[in-house]
Amino acid sequence: MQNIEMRLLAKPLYLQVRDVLVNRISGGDWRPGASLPNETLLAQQLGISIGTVRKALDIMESERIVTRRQGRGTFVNDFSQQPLFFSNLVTRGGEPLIGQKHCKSVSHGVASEETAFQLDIVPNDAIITVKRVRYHDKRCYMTETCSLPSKKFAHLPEKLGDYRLSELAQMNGIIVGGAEESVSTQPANASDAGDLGIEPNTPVLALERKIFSERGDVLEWRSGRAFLRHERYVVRFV
Amino acid sequence: MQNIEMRLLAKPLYLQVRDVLVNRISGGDWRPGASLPNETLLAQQLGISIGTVRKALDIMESERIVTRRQGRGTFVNDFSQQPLFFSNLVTRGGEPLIGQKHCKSVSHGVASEETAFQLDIVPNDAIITVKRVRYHDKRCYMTETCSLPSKKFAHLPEKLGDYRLSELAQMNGIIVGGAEESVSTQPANASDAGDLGIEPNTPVLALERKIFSERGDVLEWRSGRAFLRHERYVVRFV
DNA sequence: AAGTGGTCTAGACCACAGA
DNA sequence: CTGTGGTCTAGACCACTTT
Repeated sequence: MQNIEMRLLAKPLYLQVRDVLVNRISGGDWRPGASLPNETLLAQQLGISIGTVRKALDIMESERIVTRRQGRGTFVNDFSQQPLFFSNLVTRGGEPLIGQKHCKSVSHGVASEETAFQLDIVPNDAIITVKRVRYHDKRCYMTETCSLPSKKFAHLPEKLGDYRLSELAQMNGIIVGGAEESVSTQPANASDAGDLGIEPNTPVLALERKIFSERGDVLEWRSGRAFLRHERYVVRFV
Repeated sequence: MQNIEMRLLAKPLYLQVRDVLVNRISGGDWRPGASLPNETLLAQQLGISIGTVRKALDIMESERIVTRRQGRGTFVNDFSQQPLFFSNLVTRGGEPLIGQKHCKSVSHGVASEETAFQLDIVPNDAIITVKRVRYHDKRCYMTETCSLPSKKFAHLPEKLGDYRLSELAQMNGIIVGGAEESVSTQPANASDAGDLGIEPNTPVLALERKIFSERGDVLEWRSGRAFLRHERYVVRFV
């Protein structure tokens, strides 16, 4: 398949195949929801064995990039209309909490020292800042300030204030890979209190979250304050 | 390998192999830290192909039951001296927080309605209740009340108050499979306040955690209150 | 009936660790 | 040098879905 010299330096073939397929998906060769060529065909096109293709697809399935269905095919996952896999606020019943977003402001500016550090960019790089609140059962349960590195998002939706990161990433050929959230309890400031309908200094959950791309780049930094009643913050480890 | 009739009803062979190996580990055939027979030998002993054995071991590795090292072998993981994989309290530096446990009380009793519900047993089943506090940097940062179903833990360590669940499970041939934690903010009660060295009603993080075995049984239910300064509660999603 | 992914097998060869 | 897990190949057959 390749020179021996190449093989010694390179990643395993199945990882290379994974990268090739992921890049073709990012590049738009196969849109979200579309089906990939069947495994036999992929193997022929790449000039490798079907077992190696299957191993690459196994990885991509575990990364939530594709879904395989016996008898039907392999499909590119479409997250544009779903919450991302790590939504940790759940309703009393345990379903992911899908609140309604109300945008309070959208601004295009430059990164402060702190924001640049969080987004892993340099100060004064262009960023987009969105402030909004979230409602569920007619109650505002959360305020959030989101920062995005402008450089990664050339294409923006018309109503930027209501963006879903899953949708925004998809529009820009970016695959979401993971997230990290830090939880603490802090007193509500005057602005939070007004939004959440509580007294200032009432303790709320402070949620600081970074979302990463499949390559490890920071896509969004969010600082949120939540005042929960029936909703819960739940984490599962498997 | 088997009758066709058997095959139609059964799980895939590699899952059966996984179950066989897991049961042999639970049963003590291979102790934590020990090495399994090599893949070729396992395949011969089970009368199956090496590829199928490898797929079973792949799963067991992803379940954190074994570790494979090229050139050395496959080893049963030993968690007796480590924190479990889902320790979410981290120091300022980001390392898992390994606090010192100070036991306040150990009692053998029966489950209340609530505890039985949480542990998925019936009320009045025997349980063990351990109350303790945790220190880090000479400061008490957390109080916890842990409930364990007695039935699952026939073997108990001498100093039960200081138990690590990872160790306790291992002693009883149980493999830890996962956990679920619910986070909220609540005011400290008088007892918490005394332990944590804070004023009553100071908001603290309330951590309610269930730990499950690899089979899905509840092994421990813990209700904790944490007052964090430099430590943080962090969750990673991948 | 045709096409897809899923399971299982068999064997060659590579990379790493330790005696 | 020997033994281990890791990679890659090739092919048979099964189970599921759609035509």
